[in-house]
Amino acid sequence: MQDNLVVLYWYDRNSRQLPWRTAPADILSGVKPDPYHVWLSEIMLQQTTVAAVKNYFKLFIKTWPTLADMANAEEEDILKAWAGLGYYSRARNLYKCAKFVQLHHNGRFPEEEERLLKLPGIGPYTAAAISTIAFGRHAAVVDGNVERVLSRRHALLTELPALKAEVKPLMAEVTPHDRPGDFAQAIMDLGATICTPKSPACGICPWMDVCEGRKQGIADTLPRKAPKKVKPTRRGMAFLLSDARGRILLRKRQDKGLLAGMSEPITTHWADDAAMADLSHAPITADWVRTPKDVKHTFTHFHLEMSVWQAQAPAHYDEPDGYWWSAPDELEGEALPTVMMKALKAGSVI
DNA sequence: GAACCGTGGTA
DNA sequence: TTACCAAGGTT
Repeated sequence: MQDNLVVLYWYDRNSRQLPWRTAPADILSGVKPDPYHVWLSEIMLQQTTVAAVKNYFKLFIKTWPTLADMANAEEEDILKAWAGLGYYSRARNLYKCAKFVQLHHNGRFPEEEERLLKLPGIGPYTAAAISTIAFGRHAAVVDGNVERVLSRRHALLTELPALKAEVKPLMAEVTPHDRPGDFAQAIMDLGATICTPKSPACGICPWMDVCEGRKQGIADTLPRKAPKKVKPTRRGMAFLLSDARGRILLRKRQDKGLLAGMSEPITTHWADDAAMADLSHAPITADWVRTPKDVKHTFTHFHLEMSVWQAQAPAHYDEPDGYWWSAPDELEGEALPTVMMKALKAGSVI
């Protein structure tokens, strides 16, 4: 039996049931995956675990059953539904992509990798994944799992990210022309469950006999990567201003950069040397009370420590343009990123 | 190529 | 507690 088919048959026996996945038995009997589901799941799964994605995927499918439904939605509702999942540019590109495909592709995703690559939020990995998983086209899908599995399989010593270019042709070569989509998912499942970053279960791997990394005893050291840089710690303050009814004043963040387009209570700029207790930064003069616990949160490239302050607005206070009051039972439905939810929880508002 | 862009689970 | 890591894309 060919090496690659060993992995495909392993997948046939061990495929996980996932809300967006068409089971191998169904693929074999001719069932076609829904490209909308494949696309949505692949966007959500970018740098995000299966466990974190599951419920978001179900909610999105329930709220917007078709691509047309999503294209006709309001961006604000997409951001609200995405809140907590992270990498928020994905949500905005998701919406742009839905509208673009609806308008320029008659509501149907293109099947070819090169055309998918032109769509917002779809890069080399996702284009290949959609083309092969949704449409059965032959494509070399290279994600972090594939890089890890193949770098071990061939004992590749090249460091990431240069390794990716080396893995791509190897993946193209090993991917079968029959069921290429299932093969891609098989390698990714293998990477997620057996060929794991730490302590890989080489003893039960379908590729144990052909793995050069295992033969050389270096499998668990691959793929090689440059050492990570130390994350700086930035600091700031959050101000939970409430009205007489206990509603919290919110606003929308800027259009670009960190947490772009998401909602937040009033916050200061976050900087390395920022103060944690300088009330000259407060939006209004009031009896600000600091919550007992600061918020600690880690983003992709820095740590954040934020003090949280609470006060009630004076009776005559009018909210500035672009700001709005959100009642306690409405806050869960706002487009609030996790770090902002932490601030609200620190103030016992949620 | 490298910086930027979230979050939750895990060891 | 801290650091690593996950089905990457954009600039």
